[in-house]
Amino acid sequence: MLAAYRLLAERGFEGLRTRDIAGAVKINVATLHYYFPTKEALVRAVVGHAFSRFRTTLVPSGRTTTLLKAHFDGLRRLGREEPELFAVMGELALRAARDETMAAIVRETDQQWHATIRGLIRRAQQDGSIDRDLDPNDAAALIVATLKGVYLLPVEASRQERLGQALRQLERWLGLTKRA
Amino acid sequence: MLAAYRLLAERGFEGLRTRDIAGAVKINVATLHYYFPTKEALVRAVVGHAFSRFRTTLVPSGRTTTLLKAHFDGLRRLGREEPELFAVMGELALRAARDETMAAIVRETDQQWHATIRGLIRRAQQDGSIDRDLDPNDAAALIVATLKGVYLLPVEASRQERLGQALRQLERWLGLTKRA
Amino acid sequence: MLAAYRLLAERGFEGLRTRDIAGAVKINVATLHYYFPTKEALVRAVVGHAFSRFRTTLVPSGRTTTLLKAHFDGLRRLGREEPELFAVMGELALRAARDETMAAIVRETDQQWHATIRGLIRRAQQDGSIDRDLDPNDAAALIVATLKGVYLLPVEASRQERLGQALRQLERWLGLTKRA
Amino acid sequence: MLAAYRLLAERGFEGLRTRDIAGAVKINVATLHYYFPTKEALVRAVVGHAFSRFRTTLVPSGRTTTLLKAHFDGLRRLGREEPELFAVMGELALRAARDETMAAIVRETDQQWHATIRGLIRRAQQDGSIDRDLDPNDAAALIVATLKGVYLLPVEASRQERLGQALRQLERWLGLTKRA
DNA sequence: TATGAATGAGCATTCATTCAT
DNA sequence: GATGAATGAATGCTCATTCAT
Repeated sequence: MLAAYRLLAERGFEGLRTRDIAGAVKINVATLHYYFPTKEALVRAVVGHAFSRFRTTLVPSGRTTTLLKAHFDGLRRLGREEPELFAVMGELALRAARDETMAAIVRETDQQWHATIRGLIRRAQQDGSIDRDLDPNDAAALIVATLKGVYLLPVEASRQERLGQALRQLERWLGLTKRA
Repeated sequence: MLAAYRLLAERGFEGLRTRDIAGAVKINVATLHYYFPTKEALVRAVVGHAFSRFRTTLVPSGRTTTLLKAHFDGLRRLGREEPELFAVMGELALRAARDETMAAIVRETDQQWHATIRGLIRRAQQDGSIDRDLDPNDAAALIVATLKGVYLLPVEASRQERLGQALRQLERWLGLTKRA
Repeated sequence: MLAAYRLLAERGFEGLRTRDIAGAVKINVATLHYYFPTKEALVRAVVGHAFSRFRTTLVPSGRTTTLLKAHFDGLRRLGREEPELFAVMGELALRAARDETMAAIVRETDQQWHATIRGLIRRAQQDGSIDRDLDPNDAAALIVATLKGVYLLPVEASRQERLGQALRQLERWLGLTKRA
Repeated sequence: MLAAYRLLAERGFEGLRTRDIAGAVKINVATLHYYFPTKEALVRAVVGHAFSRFRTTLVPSGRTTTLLKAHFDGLRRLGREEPELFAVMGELALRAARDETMAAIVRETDQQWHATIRGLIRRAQQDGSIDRDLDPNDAAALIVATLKGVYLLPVEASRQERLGQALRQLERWLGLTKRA
């Protein structure tokens, strides 16, 4: 039940109730347990969905040197269209601190994200659109950290504004904007 | 009871039990309620402690142009010596999405953090240690986002490594390292 | 659960425990809460039962001039066969002093009782079995007060005796006995 | 602490808290327990006070044939000036059903009340102000029941009105009013 | 497959009582 | 005498899970 996904985004692990999940799709709690023997199993499914959903956005789907920028744009759009995804990801990232299973998944996704961005930077360096002196590893680490800070820990009101500022500066430093 | 603080760091809001908190300091639950009439009151006290503890680290305590670097170093040390603080801050940041009271506090701290860093950047620009073309606002937004991503959403194992990479790159771009 | 009804009669509001109620019918407390979301809801149901049970006895079921006497006899029987009903009614009457909702219900039942008796007196006056000089309103007020004093505030041991005396005198004054 | 008396009248046994009692006289709960080792002991003291207060009003303080009427008037005044007394008496009368100690006290007071009224009737019969055919025992039982119904189980709003009606009818039947 | 009903374990909170000072 | 602090035993209520149908 991916309604659990929505409720997890809305209320967090604290506040996630099987009865509410069942109620959201108008089935009995017992029926929910028929498909997911335990709450944890349901959460596992939700986690799987969230991460696969997230990883999908990581694959560089554009085609030229602006691939890195395209990645940022993709995230921006995702933040607009699927805000629950980030809410869930934040929830999972935090839980990773207490749950080794979760930690493993988060770690893996993190590395994948890092690798993706590092690859994009390298390609950009090859075709000259990004300074060759930049260490792809370090830059990727910074970018991932920034994106996590920006998307996974929203500060509501100022969110859009700060988000814009942060990404703008990032693109500027990377030389992805005309101004650079 | 600031043992609640430790337990919040360790288990999150999900999993924070008054009985455990009382047990941690070997007092009766009723005694806990003698000091904090309700769990929420206790949490409020914990939140107050966490934020005041955090804000303390924001004040630029150094004296010259390396102030910004000093800030980073301060956080690094804090992350080493008081990891619970960041765990709690992450928990609170996430809860802010669902709790307006919390959101207000988080927002305020966020702005204070932003203002502090912006100020540090401006001073550094005045004495020439940072490029005058840099927009202090945008750069501060990026820095705060990065720090949040790095400290509030740890990725355990790779934490130290990634953290190092991200901060190194940040300092490099800001021209805070010899190499720049 | 109308076992709550029995326990309310037995122990009063003070001493009415959900666990005991559940235990009385050998179900889990959670099961009790499955049917009655809150203790208050359960009490409401009990109150409803008690009052409907009580009102049933108010309707004049006989047919001639001895209707009023029939009413007294009915109460006498009820006091013998369903003593809990009066215990509960007493409890509710007392609670009415502190609970406006309860007060409204008690007030209404009271008025209904008064009206019933007043009607019976009037009919008896029409067919001449009761003195026409008697004010139906005042007499009804006295009768209701007496019945409440007799049935709702029992004095255990002497109960039957005193009850008998009081009712006998009432009937005598009303001219419902041969002797009159 | 006779503040317990007031609180018992106000909130009933259900809702009577030692902390509130102590708070009402601005002393510590522990201090309350210094004087009354247990809540029950305190209640006993309250009961003693209430009954002695009540019995005081039973003694015929007038002097001639209108003694019985004087008794009614006394109660009327008491109901106006000390409504808590009746609230407490009601509470105690109800508790008597569950507490043998209380039952004994209530029973005794009841008998004393009955005896007082019976005596008043007899005297009135001797000086001819009340019909000699009236059975003093039965009449006393009726009167006590009525007074209990009227004073111990108030029906708020209509209280004064119904109370007046009931007492008026009682006096009329007894021949205590001119009209008779 | 689906569900109404049931339950054990637990949770925050309350309350009379105790105790050291 | 008086009190702040402490506590055991409840108390109403919740929740994931189970079970008979």
